[in-house]
Amino acid sequence: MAARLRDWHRDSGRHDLPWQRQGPYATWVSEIMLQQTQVAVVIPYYLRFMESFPSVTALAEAPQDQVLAHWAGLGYYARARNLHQAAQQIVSLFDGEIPQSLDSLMTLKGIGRSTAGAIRSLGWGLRGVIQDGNVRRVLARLHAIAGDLQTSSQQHVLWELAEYYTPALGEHAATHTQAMMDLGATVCKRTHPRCSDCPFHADCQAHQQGLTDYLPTPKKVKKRPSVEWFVLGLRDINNRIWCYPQA
DNA sequence: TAAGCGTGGTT
DNA sequence: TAACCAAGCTT
Repeated sequence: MAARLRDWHRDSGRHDLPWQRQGPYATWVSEIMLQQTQVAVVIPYYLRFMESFPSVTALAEAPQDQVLAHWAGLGYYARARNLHQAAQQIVSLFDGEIPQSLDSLMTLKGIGRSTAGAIRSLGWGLRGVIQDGNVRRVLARLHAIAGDLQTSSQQHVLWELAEYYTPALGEHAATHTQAMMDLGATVCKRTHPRCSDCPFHADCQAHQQGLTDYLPTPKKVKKRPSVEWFVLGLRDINNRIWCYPQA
C-alpha cells in the first residue's frame, strides 16, 4: 500500500508548497499555521512570518506583540502565543535545536501527537505518524468506518491504522506523510472524491460498497422539521449503526 | 470527556 | 444560507 501511495505521490502529489523541504523550523511553523486553517489562507501569512522570523532564535528573541501582529487575521491566536513560548523552550531546554523525539516534541507548547509526527517526518525525515482531517477521511473510507471520528475509541483505531500504513523506513517518511495528506486533499475529497484516480480504489471499502458519499459521517446532523431517515447500515468501530438523512 | 478557540471557504 | 468544515491542541 505504501509503495503504491509513493508512486501516486511522485506523479500527482503537491511538490511546490513554500514550506516543503525547508527543514524542521519551516515544517513546525507551517504545521501550526495549518491547524484548522486552509492551505491557501496560510501561504501569505507563512511567507511574511518566515521573512520576519527566519529561525528559532529569531522567533524566541522577538517581542510577543510583534509575533501576534504577524498572526492578526489568522485566528486561533493561542497558536501564536504557544509558538512563541515553544521557541523560547527550545532555546532554553534544547540548546536552540528543534528536538527529534516524539516525547520531546510533545513537551513543547502547541505541539500534539499529530504535529509532532509531522515535524519528525516532514522536517527531520524520520518515521512519523500523523492524524489530520485528510488522513482521518482516507482511513475512514478505506475501512468504511462510520460515526464521530473524534471519540476516543474511534481515535484509538484510526491511530493504529495510521501506524500500520506508515512504512518503517525513515527514508520514506516525508513522502508517505505528504502523500497521505495530498491524497485526502486532492483525490479523497469530502465531496466529489475522484475515486478513479485513487491508488486504493480497489481496496477501499467505502468505494466497494458505494458509501463514499456517506463517509465520513457529518459531526452533527442538520436539524430539519421533517426528515425521512434512511438507514444505510453504516457502522462505527463499536459496531453501532449510524443513520443518514435523505433530503 | 467535552467544550472552546477564529477566520474564511464551500456546499 | 445556515451548516459544515479546514495540515488540532489545550484545559
